[in-house]
Amino acid sequence: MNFKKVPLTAIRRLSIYARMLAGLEADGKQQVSSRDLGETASIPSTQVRKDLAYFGQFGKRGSGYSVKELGFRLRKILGIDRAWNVALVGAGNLGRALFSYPGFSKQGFRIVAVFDNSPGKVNKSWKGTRIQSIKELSKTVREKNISIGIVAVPASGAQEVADEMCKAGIKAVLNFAPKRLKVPTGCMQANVDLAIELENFSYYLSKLR
Amino acid sequence: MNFKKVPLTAIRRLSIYARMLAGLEADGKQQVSSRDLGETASIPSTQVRKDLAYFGQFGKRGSGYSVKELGFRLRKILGIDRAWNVALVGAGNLGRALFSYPGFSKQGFRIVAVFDNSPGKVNKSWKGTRIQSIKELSKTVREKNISIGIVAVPASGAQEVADEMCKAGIKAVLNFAPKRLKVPTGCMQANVDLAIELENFSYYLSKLR
DNA sequence: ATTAACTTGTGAATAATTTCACAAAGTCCG
DNA sequence: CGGACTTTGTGAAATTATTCACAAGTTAAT
Ligand SMILES: NC(=O)c1ccc[n+]([C@@H]2O[C@H](COP(=O)([O-])OP(=O)(O)OC[C@H]3O[C@@H](n4cnc5c(N)ncnc54)[C@H](O)[C@@H]3O)[C@@H](O)[C@H]2O)c1
Ligand SMILES: NC(=O)c1ccc[n+]([C@@H]2O[C@H](COP(=O)([O-])OP(=O)(O)OC[C@H]3O[C@@H](n4cnc5c(N)ncnc54)[C@H](O)[C@@H]3O)[C@@H](O)[C@H]2O)c1
Repeated sequence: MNFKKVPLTAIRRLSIYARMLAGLEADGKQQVSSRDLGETASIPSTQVRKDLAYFGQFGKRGSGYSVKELGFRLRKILGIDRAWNVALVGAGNLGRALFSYPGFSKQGFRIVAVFDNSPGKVNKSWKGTRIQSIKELSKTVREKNISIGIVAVPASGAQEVADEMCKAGIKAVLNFAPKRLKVPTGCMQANVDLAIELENFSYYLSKLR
Repeated sequence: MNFKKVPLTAIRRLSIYARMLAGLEADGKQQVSSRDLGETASIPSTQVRKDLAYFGQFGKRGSGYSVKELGFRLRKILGIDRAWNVALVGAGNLGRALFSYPGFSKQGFRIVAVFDNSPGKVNKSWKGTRIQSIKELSKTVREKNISIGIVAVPASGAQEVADEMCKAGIKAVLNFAPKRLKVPTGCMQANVDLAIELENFSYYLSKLR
């Protein structure tokens, strides 16, 4: 096993492998090689093996990896062998789409509370989930053991919401607002920033002509 | 100027600087230092300067960068000094949120066509935009000079849609389906993969206890 | 005019990550 | 069994990206 620090990027690829394995398992496949695992995502087999080697020796020379065994191990490593409770703040267009998306809970990420600060939204219900006032965040985070927060409010309110989340004990913030947030150490942050993706496109598109 | 290849990551940071500059300009600020520019995004000033140096010398020693001038130059570099036409495929929950989001067109990315393959959706209208059959994609891409495509269909149909897009002449595909796509060389791809973000969280969360 | 304080731009050093190369082990088949 | 083929795991090398260190230009105050 490789005891060096695990590259940040390796963890993200582990998610890709895990998803791939779930598909293979559903198809009844028993064995898979590092080449097959990386193929559809264009990840070289040697990268796949390096990534896995950070966590152990899961394969068998000559035949590859057991789909079932490796899937199990990866889910364990990624911490998705259990459910995680998620708070959504911002009951707008995006929040609604995220809330009603069944993919999350299927993966074990359950949006167990929704918050907003607009009087027009608070106390309305979405499929039986009451939209709570942002003031109730702290209490609810503790009560429902919420560790992940999703920020789906306009940029102007995003930092404030993230601050509240971290103060309430949320340890990981997924931010959709087009704004970089500051979070205290001990709190993780990830940004889904469509402007960056699109501008990355336009940069390269501009160079084509 | 630095003629070495521009790191992929530098381009993404350029977007962050450009957004920051837009804010500063709106606030009436005239000058900004590399330190200020990176600060809110926790990017070291030396990284900011390196990133900018790939494209020229925009600053003035002692006083920093002109907000207006640098903003202009970055928008030019990023290709956002013009509008880009975007096709959205998948008129579901997510597609609807994306379509109705005013932030895109404000940034110059205009969703000028929406496609779906469900008879229940095709020929319905969203705010005056007719949802077209996916069969019309190729024609419309040519007619409306569309260079960017957004995939917002279930994973099962995502590859097929991406294939259509690339065949139709779309050069950049932004994929929201939880599935890695294969695109031909000459076509760019970016993935917004919430499962990866969340599983990245759960990996680190699991290690906390 | 001099000094102190800033700030940029950039080569060099460092760090992080990916790719290569290959030994060792397992499989398959006649 | 023996030989051809497959596949893993892993140091070493190569590549890519970040950070350091500092010369050189700029500003501002007295
Ligand atoms: N809709 C999209 O497709 C899309 C795409 C990319 C990014 N985003 C970003 O996601 C965020 C949400 O977008 P949206 O389209 O859902 O916006 P929206 O305006 O539809 O909804 C925002 C919601 O947040 C609530 N809110 C505002 N400030 C709040 C606060 N301080 N505390 C609690 N609630 C607050 C509002 O009441 C509203 O219900 C925005 O930052 C937007 O830029 C959205
Ligand atoms: N909704 C979310 O918040 C969310 C979050 C993360 C990821 N996603 C992903 O985004 C994608 C869309 O999600 P959604 O919630 O909007 O799903 P949805 O089921 O609401 O909508 C999907 C739409 O795509 C259409 N469609 C299906 N196959 C098609 C094809 N081959 N060609 C054209 N149109 C086709 C369907 O008719 C439907 O209108 C999915 O891949 C989903 O996993 C969604």
